[in-house]
Amino acid sequence: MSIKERPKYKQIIDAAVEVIAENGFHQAQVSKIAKHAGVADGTIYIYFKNKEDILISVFQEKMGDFIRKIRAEIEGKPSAANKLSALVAMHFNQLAADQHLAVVTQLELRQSNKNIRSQINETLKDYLNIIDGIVIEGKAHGVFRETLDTRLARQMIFGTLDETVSNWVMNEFHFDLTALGKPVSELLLNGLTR
Amino acid sequence: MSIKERPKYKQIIDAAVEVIAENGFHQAQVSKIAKHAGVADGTIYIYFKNKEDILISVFQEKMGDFIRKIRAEIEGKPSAANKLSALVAMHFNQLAADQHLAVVTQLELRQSNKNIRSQINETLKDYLNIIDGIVIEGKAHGVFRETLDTRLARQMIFGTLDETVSNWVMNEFHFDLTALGKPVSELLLNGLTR
Amino acid sequence: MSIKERPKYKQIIDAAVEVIAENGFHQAQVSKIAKHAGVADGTIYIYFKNKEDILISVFQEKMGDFIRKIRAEIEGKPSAANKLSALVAMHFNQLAADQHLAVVTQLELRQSNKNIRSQINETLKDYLNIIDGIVIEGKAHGVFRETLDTRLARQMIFGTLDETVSNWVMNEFHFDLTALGKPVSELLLNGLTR
Amino acid sequence: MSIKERPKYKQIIDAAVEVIAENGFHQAQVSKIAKHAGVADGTIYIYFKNKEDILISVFQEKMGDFIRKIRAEIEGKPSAANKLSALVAMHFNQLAADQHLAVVTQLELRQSNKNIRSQINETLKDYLNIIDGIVIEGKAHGVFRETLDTRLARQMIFGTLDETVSNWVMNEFHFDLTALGKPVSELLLNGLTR
DNA sequence: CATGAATGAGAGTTCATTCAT
DNA sequence: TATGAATGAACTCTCATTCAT
Repeated sequence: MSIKERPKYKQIIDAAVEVIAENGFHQAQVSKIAKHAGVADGTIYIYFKNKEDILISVFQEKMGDFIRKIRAEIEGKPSAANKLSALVAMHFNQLAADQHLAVVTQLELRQSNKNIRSQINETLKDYLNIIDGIVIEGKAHGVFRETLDTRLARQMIFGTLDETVSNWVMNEFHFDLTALGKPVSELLLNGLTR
Repeated sequence: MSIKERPKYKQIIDAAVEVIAENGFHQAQVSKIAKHAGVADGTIYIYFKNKEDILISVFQEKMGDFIRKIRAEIEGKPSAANKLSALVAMHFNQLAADQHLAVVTQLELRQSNKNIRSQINETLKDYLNIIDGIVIEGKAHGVFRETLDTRLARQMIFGTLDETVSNWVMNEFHFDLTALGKPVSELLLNGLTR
Repeated sequence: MSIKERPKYKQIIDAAVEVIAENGFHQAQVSKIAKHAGVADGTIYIYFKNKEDILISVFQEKMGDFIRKIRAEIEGKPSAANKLSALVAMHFNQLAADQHLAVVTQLELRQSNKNIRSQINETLKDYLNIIDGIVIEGKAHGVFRETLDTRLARQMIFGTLDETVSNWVMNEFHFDLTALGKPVSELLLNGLTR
Repeated sequence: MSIKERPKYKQIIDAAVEVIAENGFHQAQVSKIAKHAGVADGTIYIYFKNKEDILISVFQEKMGDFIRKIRAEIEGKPSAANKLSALVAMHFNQLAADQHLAVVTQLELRQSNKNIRSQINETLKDYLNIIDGIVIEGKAHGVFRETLDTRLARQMIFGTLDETVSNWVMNEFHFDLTALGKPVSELLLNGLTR
């Protein structure tokens, strides 16, 4: 059995998310994560190379799920517009359903150093590629303007979603993120369609 | 003469920007900033309460300039659309003209702890208010859709700009940020106008 | 096994006494104590909350022994006068037998800050209570004058002992402290008895 | 005019006593004393060699007065017993009349380093000599026991007074120190007389 | 004489990582 | 595999003292 499939691997990942969400990035010591996961400090180092590796793995594991679900959802959608709406909805819904994860990815993990963040960006590329795919498809099928620069469009889409979720987290969840799916989709589509 | 007007105050602020840009947030020790500014370590503490205070002041001073220039530029513009275009152009141009500052505000200062970031967000509000003002004016004058949610529109605008600059910084300035002013303005206006 | 029973706990306490005695309170750095104890700097902080905690613990541990031995010695003595003589003798003998400890308690630890000294005074109360007990017993059994104010008597007894030991330490041990047991007892008893 | 007679000299001495009494020894920075005395930091160093010199001078100046008054008071007294009673009364009365001074000499100045304290002890010798004189006179005139060891007697007298005042200070002046003059004199005389 | 801005040495504490058991 | 005691490098901040004005 691969090390990533053994129960303690996931225990540690989940403990890391909770500890970071509850204590903040700078107060998430390895020993605290270990205690939360119910293992000894040293055990962490059987499953992870070092602390950076835990944080990167947290993002990869959670982002993997996140992307998988979005991909599954948009797969059968008939048009780029439908796909974009589905992506926006899933983006908001998934984070609304797991506030701890939202805090960790939107606020805490961004306090990490260059190295971790560059690994995180690497992982994020899969998601940005999905967005790019939708934009390209939209342009090809004549739904979006042909003159649209794909990268700019993607930056607008991702930037808007990310800024919205960050606002929601920093406002301590005091508004209904899920409800924003529809208006944000419409706003973005308005900017993209011909 | 107020302490903020004495020459060493600005020397230290500028030294901090350079040291952080060149070494990264976590490698920007007070002693390094002092040496770069040409003062003794202890002198730092005549001008700043502590290290946090330096970092917050860096953001406030630089953001103050940033906002002042944008405000001056958009003041006379005839329509909300013109104002938005000017804001986008100024946002990109100012950061393109000072890559150190761009690195510090887009990457490094975001690694700071909760307290510093909440002070930074406070400072940022002035800028978000300018954007809100443009959106409200646009809606009032019938240039933007009346149904537009101001907060969502602001999130789209700021999110797009921020994501674009971050991309530029993380790509190590390998594309021409200034040149993106026009297409980004158009993209955003397309999403906002009726 | 409780942390106070593990060998390194006592090693560090003893190292602290020696380092303070040899270098003085203000030159007793944590790293010096650690090196003297044969442990790493960080190990100190497994056993003690901070530097203050080391100093307070030094006093408590050593004073604990000090008091325990005196209590055992005077327990079986038939009269308050005998008890007082035994206490004086033990007080002098114990400190004469451990000059390092005498320096630390009489001179160095008194340079500590308010917080440490108030903790030290707390610990000292056990000893003052023993003295009070002897005075009370002496008055009850008609050996000491009934009109004696217990607190004043205790202040005379403890003040005399403390001043004598301090003199001995400050004269760099150039007279025989043990030999003073008898005359000091007699002097005090002369002042207390009817 | 000698430097010690110029007004700022005494201003600084008095400021030091107040600052130490109110803030504690470790919080009595030179700059705080300067501000309290209404002079610039640098001015301190015109009147005193360094910080140690201030502290030693505080003790010398105040102790000088203290001793002068006691000496004047006991001069005319007919017997050693009267002299001792007068000394005890004056010791308590003077400190009771100046709580700041009491705090500084009994608690705060004792936190100073070896060097300062050895200078303080030097100054104190004048006072101990007065006590010795009384003891010697008492023995010569047959009022005190001839077998009395002068040094021990002095240690008992000074130790008792010092411990009593320290208790008073540490109990935050909650009992009437002046009232203790009579019982303490009697207690001591009881121990000394034949 | 007086000022006060500037200096710079010095130490307590944290925590990721290791390794003997 | 799992443990957890032990390690030790690294950095902010204070404050007595100086000296140009």
